[in-house]
Order: sequence, then structure tokens, then C-alpha cells
Amino acid sequence: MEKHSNPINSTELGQVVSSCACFNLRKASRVVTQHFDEILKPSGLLITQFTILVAIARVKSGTINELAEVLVMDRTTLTRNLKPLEREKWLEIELGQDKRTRIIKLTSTGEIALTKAFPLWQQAQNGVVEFLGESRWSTLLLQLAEVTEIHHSR
Amino acid sequence: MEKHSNPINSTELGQVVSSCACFNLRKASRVVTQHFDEILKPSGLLITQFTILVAIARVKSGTINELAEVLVMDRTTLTRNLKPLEREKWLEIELGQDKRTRIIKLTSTGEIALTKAFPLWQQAQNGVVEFLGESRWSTLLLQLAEVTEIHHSR
DNA sequence: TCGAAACGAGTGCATATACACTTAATTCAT
DNA sequence: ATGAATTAAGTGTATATGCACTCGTTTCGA
Repeated sequence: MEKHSNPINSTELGQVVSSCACFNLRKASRVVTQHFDEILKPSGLLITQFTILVAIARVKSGTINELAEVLVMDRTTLTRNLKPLEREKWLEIELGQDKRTRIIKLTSTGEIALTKAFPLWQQAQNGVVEFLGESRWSTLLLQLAEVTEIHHSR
Repeated sequence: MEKHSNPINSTELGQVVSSCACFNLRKASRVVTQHFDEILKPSGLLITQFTILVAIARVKSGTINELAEVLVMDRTTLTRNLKPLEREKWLEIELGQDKRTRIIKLTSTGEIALTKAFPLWQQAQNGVVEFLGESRWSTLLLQLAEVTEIHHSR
């Protein structure tokens, strides 16, 4: 009765490649990340860094935990991702009232970098939307939001 | 006429977070990767490693370049990702006829690891499909395939 | 046939990602 | 008020990702 005491067959292997939710998401991420990084290059920002700066600008200032929550990113990942941004002086990290916390703030240099990068982001974003078409794009965005919710169901 | 000589406004910032193709893809990837890794844990394989082994099993044997093509992954990324798999003896890398190439082959140990991991992959995959529902899932898979095509249009 | 161009793969470097564990500060119950 | 439980954040370690550059091999044209 053990269905998989025998080696995986060719059909099953094909199934994984063609339909694995994780592989196909990661693959699309790789491709789209390269698309954005390519266009953002003149700004000196990677798309991942641009995103973090935007998140900081939105909340004005916040703790690591708060930012990680917004970005749906592991706290320790965020801590390390802040390092290059701090080095470039795009953000500042200061002690909070509660001395366990660190408050992240955008600097004026960071604000300028963000302002310069924004039109490039728009260009890259438009590239994707135009490539897919408005309708398919809005569907994709919706499904991405839904699949992301799977992490609350644990 | 310079639209963005002024700082980005709050509406624009919100736009990025809610609609950036790259951020939303990467966010979904992070969440779904954790979902798969969690369920695959007993197999000792990460989902990224499982995917690579499947790709190798499918083509029986192939060069780094061929595999990277299939996986839509940078060649140098693949080279490094093979390292832990080689260390665990799940695959072998031998010299090709053309001595510039390396031929990647699954070992019998790798075959066994794959066979054990497959039901877990199915479980994780079914989790996603059931969470979204068949219809939304198939739509998502389709749109992911389409957006991935953006890398040919360069 | 020989030298240049093309090609396959590896390495240096930088960044992204997250789990397990640790440390320091705060909160809260007794 | 004090000690235990909780909380915020950093660090060790491992993997993932890709660009720029290098090195060795093959191919191909003069």
C-alpha cells in the first residue's frame, strides 16, 4: 500500500516542476527582482532596499519589530538588511524610550535617495503591469495577497 | 515640471507597499517558502534543495548551464546551491566529454531522499491549493508563469 | 594550424533570508 | 519590592541569490 516506497515516477517529477507553489513563486521572484534591480540601478538602491526605505518613510519611525511586521519579514532578517542602509546613512537607528527597542528613522539623505528612486520604481512597476495587462496584473496582485495569508493559518 | 523634486507623498508611499510587483512577490515567496520548509523538515531537505533534486531527476543528467536554464536561476547561484547537496551525497558532479562542462547526476541516496520527501511536498502543496481553492490556485499559477516570461522580453 | 573569439564553469564579493540561541530590559504577580 | 516571566533585539550559522571577473577549453576563421 505504500505509494512511495518506489522511486518517484516521471509524471510526479513533472508535476513538481510545473505546479510547485514555492518553486514557481521563487522563480517569478527571481525574474521580477532582476527586472526591478536593473531599472533601479541608477538610483544606487536595490529593490529590496527601496522597499524597506518606503516602509520606514510610511510609518515615519518604528521599532524593528514593527517594521518587520509591516514587511512580513523575519525580524532578524530585517536587522541585517538595515546594515547597508545605515552604512549609506539613508537611515538612523536610535534607542527608544523603552531601552530594549531601537527606533528606525529615515534621514534626509534617505528621503532624497527615495525621491530619486521613485520614478524608476514607477517605470519598473509599469513595465510589469503593461507586460501582463491591467486585468491579469490586478488578479495576480490579489492572489499574491491571498496566498500570503497562509502564514496566519498556522 | 519635475514631478518628483519634492519628497514622495504619503499616497505614493502607500502605493508602493500595496502594489509593488516585486515586494508582493518576494513577500509571498517568503511566506510560502516557510510553509514548505516547515512541512519538509522531517525529510532533511529544504524546498529549494528538493526542487533542484527534482530538476536533476527529471533530466537524468545535465550540465550546470542546462540545469540553470530549467530552473530559471543564475548559473553561479546553482553552482553554489549544489554544494550542500553534493556534501550530503545526494548528487554527483563529474567531468563531461567536453572538459569545460560538469555533468550533474542524482545518486541513489538522492533518489531515496527524494522519494521520502515527495509525500511531504504533496502535503505542503495541497495545503496551499486547499487554502486558496482550486480555481484561485490555478489562476495564480498561470499568472506566475506569465510574469516570469518578462525576463525573455529584454 | 594557429590564434582569436566564444563558451562553460568557478570565485570574490555583497546582499537576502531565517532558525536557534543569547542578552538585556521591562512587566507582573506575589 | 523583588524575582520570574515576558519581551526586544543581536549574533552564530547556514543557505540563497546574482553581478563582475577570471580561467581553462573548445571552436572556428584566416
